[in-house]
Order: sequence, then C-alpha cells, then structure tokens
Amino acid sequence: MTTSWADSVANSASETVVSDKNSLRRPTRSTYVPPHLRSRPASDTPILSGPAPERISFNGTAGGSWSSMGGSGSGSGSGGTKPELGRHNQGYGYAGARRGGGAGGWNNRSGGWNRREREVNPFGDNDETDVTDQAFSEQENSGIKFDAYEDIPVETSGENVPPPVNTFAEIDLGELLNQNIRRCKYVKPTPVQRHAIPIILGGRDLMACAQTGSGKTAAFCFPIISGIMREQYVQRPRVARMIYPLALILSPTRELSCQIHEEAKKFSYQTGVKVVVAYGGAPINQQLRELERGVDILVATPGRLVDLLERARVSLQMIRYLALDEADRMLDMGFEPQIRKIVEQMDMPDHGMRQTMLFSATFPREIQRLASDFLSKYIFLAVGRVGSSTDLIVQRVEFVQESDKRSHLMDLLHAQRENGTHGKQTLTLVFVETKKGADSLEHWLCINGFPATTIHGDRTQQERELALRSFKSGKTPILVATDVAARGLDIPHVAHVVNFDLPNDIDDYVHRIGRTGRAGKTGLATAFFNESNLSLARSLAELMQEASQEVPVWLTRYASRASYGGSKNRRYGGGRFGGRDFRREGSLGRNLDHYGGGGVNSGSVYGVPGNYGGYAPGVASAWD
DNA sequence: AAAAAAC
Repeated sequence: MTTSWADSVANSASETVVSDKNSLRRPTRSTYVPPHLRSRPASDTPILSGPAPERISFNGTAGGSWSSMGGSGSGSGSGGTKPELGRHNQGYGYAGARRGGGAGGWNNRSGGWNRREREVNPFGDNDETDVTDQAFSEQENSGIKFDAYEDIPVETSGENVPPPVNTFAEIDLGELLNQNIRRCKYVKPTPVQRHAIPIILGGRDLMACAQTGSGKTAAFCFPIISGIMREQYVQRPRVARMIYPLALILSPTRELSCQIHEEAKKFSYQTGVKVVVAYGGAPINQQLRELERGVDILVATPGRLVDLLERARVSLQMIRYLALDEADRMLDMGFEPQIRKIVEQMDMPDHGMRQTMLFSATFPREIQRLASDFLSKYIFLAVGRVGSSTDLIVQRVEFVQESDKRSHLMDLLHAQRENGTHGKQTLTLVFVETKKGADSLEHWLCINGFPATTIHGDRTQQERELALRSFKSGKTPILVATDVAARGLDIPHVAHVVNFDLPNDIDDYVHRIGRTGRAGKTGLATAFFNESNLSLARSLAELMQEASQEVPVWLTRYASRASYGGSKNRRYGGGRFGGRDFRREGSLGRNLDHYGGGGVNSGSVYGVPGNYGGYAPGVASAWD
C-alpha cells in the first residue's frame, strides 16, 4: 500500500480535531490556527493575519503532491499584500527562488531568516545533478526487497498503529525533503524510520526504543520538518524579544545536541525550516542572536533552555512537537526535575495539544512510567538493531584487578598497535568512572607514548569539542571519557571500546559499546571486570549470552551467585527486543511500584507467566 | 558514589 501525502493530511486532520477542542477551551493558545480553521474569517482567530486568498489557494492544492505544489507556482503570489510576508519572501532568498517562487504560503513563518542571509550548504557540494529524481527512483526501485530488514524484530503497541512503509517515496515527505534525503545518500528507510515516520506523520505520540545509529534522529526530524512545512500560516505572537520555536528537541549532553543540530540542518536544507541549537558552556549572547534571526526547531540541552526560559527570551507556547532523545536519561533522577519544569511548568501546550516523541536505545520500565506523564495515547515501538549491531560488536570481559588495569590497557593498546596494519588509525574509546580518573589515565597514556585526550564534564566546552575533533581526526586516536560520551555520539571508525571501569547500570554498558560497530562496521568491546562490579555480573552475563558472545566461566559463576542488583539490572533474559511496553505488563498486576518486578525486559517473551521477583525462571535456571 | 546539565 502507499501512503500519500493526502492520506497523511487526512490522518493528521483527524488528530487535530481532538487537540482543537482543547485549544478552544484555552483561548490563550489561539495564536496557532489549526489547518481546518484557516479558511475561516479572521475574526475567529484574531492573531491570524495571512491573506485569505492564499489560504484558499493552499487548501485547493491540499490533495496534490508536494512536487506539484512546488513546481506549479499556482499564482498565489504571496509577496506584497502584507509587509510581513514580503520581508520573508526576501529573506528566504535562494530557497524561495529554487521553488520557483510559487510555493505560496511556504515561506511566511515568522521564524524566517534575515534579509540577505544565505543558507550554508551543509553537504559541502554544489552539485545538484547527483540528486536527480531519476537516481532516486532507481535506487528506490532496486531496493524494493528488504530481506535484510525482515528479520529485525519489531514490537508495536497502542491503538490504531499506522502501518509501516517500505520506501521514502511512499512516505512522501515532500520534494524538498526528498532531495535532502538523497543528498544524505539514504536509499531506504531503516526499520525505526519505516515505523516511526508514519506514526509521527499520523499525529500520534510515540515512545520508541531503538539502538542509536539506527537512524533515530532522522526518524523524528523528517516528520517534524515535514509537519512544519505543512503548517501554513502559523502566525507566532509578537512580543518584543520573545522567541517562539515550533518544535523542541532535548538531549542530555551538549555534544549530542550539536550533533542533532548538524543532522537536522542537513535534513532541512532549503526547506525554509530553521534549526537552531542552544547549550551551556558557550556564550549565550551568540546563541540568542542566532535565535533572534528566527527558529522553527530548537535543539537544546535542558540547563541552557531553562536559562532562556527564565530570562523570558524563549516561549514554548507555540511548541507543536517535542522530542526527547535519550529519553531514559532525560527522565532519570538527575534530569527529571528540569524536564518537568520545561514540559509541565512553563508555557508549553499540554500533551494532547502537542506531539511528543521519546527515543532511546533503552527504556527501563520505571522510566516508561514517568514518561507516560508527557504522552497522550501513545504508541510504543521497539525495533531490534539494524543488522543486529550486537552481532557486529565482539564483546570480551576480562578479570582485571584495579591495580592491574593500566598495564592491562597498555597490553591491549600495544597489541592493537602491532596488529593495526592499515594506515587508517584505529580509534579507541576508553570509558572510566570519574572525571578525575579520566584526567589521570589520559596523562598516564600520554607519558607512555600513547597520544590520548579526554572528554568529561570538568573540561571547558572548548576543550571538550577540541578533544572530540582531535579524536575523530585520528590526531589522538585514544579518547578517555566519562559517561558524557556514552550516549548518542556518532563517531565513525571507533574500532574498540574499552570499559576500563564498568558502569553500574547495564543500560549504560549498552550505550557505551554502541559507540562502536556502527554503520555496518565491526567493533570490539573489552570490559575490565573485578569484585567491584559484582552487581553487574548477572545482567552482563545475560546480555552477552543474548548477543551470542562467549561468556567466561568465571563470569557465569559470579552471575549465578550474585544476589546483588539481581532485579534492577536484570532485563536481558532472552528478550529479542530493545525494550517492551510497560503498559503490557500491567496484567501481571504486581510490583509496579518497585524494581522487584524484574526490569523492563525480563519478561522476554509475551505471555511468560511467573515473572516475579526479578527472576524469569526459564532463564535464571541456566545460571542456577 | 558519579556523571550530566546554567551563569
């Protein structure tokens, strides 16, 4: 089947009806005009000020394809009738010109760019020929078979889940976005994209469990960008020096926010949708200037956003889309208050009136429960890994006493240096527990002839970014990191992840080793285990077993003995998925308020009864 | 106990 743009409009329209009831109850929010109200007289919607003929013109083409809209010109002549619109037409410059100036109504968002500003080409090419429609459809057609994806386990739950799509063409995100997808060399959607994009385009809230590197960022960016392009005549309030983004993407680290921003800029290139990033450790005035030039999608870390909100420079009143990346981290004890403040205590529209999307590779049940506060009739989606990235990562655990760790690491690095024949640097990412430990290990490596750098929260932002660049470039092929680098960061060519100090939480381990084995490449993950990691023994052994890794006998023994953290950390008892919907565990009717229930995935297979006390019998017996 | 996130 195909999902046309018209279909998705129909879908989202039926959703909007619901949220619109709310908006009528809340006149303060009338500044946003839902699509089906846009042709009504301006008196109903005082702040709406777009010229009516253009709205009619848009409605007239609503059933058509994006490309026909862009190409037809349709004589809507959006310039001129209103000074505001004229200014923006000018502001969009090249983008507007490329659309033949005919895309009436595409370019009148008040978040437009300043005059004369030219969008930097994030692809670093000016060659338009390699993104022809023909090349795209050839790729699409030749890629119809997705056998490689057939085996990937997918679980969805919730009401009326929109069916997945197989191609980007089917999704029909719009020609401008399609061009960028081609420029990114994406041939076909990844599994999380196949499922998540129709769900988000259908206007639904989403909790998605998918490995980083599986295309999560695009999965939420595409529909957000597409949705904003589709939102005609969103007239934002005019309050002096107040900034009104339409979408908010939050992430737990500055570097991750930067990375999302970079990606989102590619996806939105020449669409007229403006993406801006705001994070701490960098001059706020510069970020404010950038914001003042107009923003549709704001990517931010929580602290800096709270700052901007408290200064009353940013308002969340117009937020239509809220995405939390690494959502389980965003809702853990350290972040939850800030997130609640942003989402519940400022001026953001309630859930149900905005669309909320939560993404993470891991989703502990207790976090799912917290997260459900932010969601409305959401769909839960769990997607296995692309090419099962655990297959691409060889995991090793070695028993290393604290005092031997350095020399053991040295041995590994020496061996690696000798084996690493290719001119290409093999990058090694070493995780430690503390910032102090990171500094001291880096220093020790350097004086022992291994060029290393470090990234952690005690370093200045400048130092952090320099360290990351230096590592990526191979100048310092060893990066010693705290958990700041554990999540989301896409660093190509990391061949080896060393857990010099193991984390206490198995989820953190999963995120850390996920820094290697990316983009179809193989990777190695080595962990140094000793008596201080006993609480991780069971979950680690299970995870490795699950990933068909060789589990050392001594670890198996520790695992079977360990009563430590036997429930909290135990969630990989044979589950094929990255997670499962906690709502479906309600029938177990027990322990919902405690860790004692066995963790998110301990149920592993639907319908397995007797999942209590953290010991899924079928699996635990293997260790007993 | 540590890490991250604002000035």
